[in-house]
Amino acid sequence: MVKRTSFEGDACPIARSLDAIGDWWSLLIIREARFGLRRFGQFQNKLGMAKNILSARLRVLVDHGILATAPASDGSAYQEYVLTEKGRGTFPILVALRQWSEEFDDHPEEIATILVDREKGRPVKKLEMRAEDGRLLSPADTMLKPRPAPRRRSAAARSDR
Amino acid sequence: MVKRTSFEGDACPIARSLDAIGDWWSLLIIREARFGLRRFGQFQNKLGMAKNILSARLRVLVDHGILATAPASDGSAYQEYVLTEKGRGTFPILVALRQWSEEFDDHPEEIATILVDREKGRPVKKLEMRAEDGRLLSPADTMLKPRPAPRRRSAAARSDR
DNA sequence: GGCCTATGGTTTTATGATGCAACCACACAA
DNA sequence: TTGTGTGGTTGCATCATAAAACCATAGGCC
Repeated sequence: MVKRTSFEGDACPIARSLDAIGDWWSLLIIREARFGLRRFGQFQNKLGMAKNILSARLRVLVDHGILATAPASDGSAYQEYVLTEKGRGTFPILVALRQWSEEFDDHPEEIATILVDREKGRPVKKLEMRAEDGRLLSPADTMLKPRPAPRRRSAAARSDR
Repeated sequence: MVKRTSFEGDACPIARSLDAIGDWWSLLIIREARFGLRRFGQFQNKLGMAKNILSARLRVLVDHGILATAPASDGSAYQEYVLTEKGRGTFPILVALRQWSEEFDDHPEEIATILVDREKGRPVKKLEMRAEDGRLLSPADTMLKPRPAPRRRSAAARSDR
């Protein structure tokens, strides 16, 4: 099969997320949904993407439990697409992407918006990774550990990362 | 043209990062590079991807300044691919993806590894977003502000997010 | 040197995904 | 009833991806 090599069975959590939202449009749709867009036409308008692939993406996102369809709020018999808890949980991913762009983009002056603390109106700090006890961790302070086997079932399978 | 709609000119920082690393393989290549892989064959072996597209991806990543080619360390006249500072800067993105998977995946028991604090061996906390003054921020505590115009040049252009 | 194998790719070819335009279905208003 | 706007689906041309074959170079061995 020449298939798009799904990472669904992969043991690596990064591959698994990419399987759900690792394509060109999904994260942008989620971004707009975070801004309150709900209707097919709103997404299509804002993102300027082809309607058929928007349709396909929405369906996949609903299948993955990232969006849910609601029976329309304004009376009209159409659907609305709203973020689920899982969908809202992508927020740190979006922030990480944004901050990476802000820090390393070759033309940061072209970036139109900055993410600020609503109360003070000041830019937020870079995402921080901390240990359980609160110590700030750098990448080098971390490592990967094999998952403690979930009780029996000899975990010999794919030892992928 | 039917082209892959590049987001390069877009004003949204998320779209801009997706333009560089938003495809199926790039982040996985970066992940492996973080683990110390450097050679073409190592990537090909570990990721099991077709050699031609590995070749293409590596080239794009080098073009974007995420990887750099080094003239081989073991004598052989081949190249090695090492992460640049920009490449290492993707770490929070990888962590965010990993944590999203850990939290929302339908089959979290299939995830093989956990990210731990090297010193204590305990799982790291979820990524935290803080204000300049150190307050912990939830998504709702943040908002987007238009970028303060970088001195002259009437910023009327694409007011995309 | 001649032969084998490993490494690091490029080329070829088939198929899936994307983008655009056209079309259909439904609701609502004039 | 005709029009108009919304919410999609269908067809088709083009692009990207995947798999395998092919090529080039280097090193080991005789």
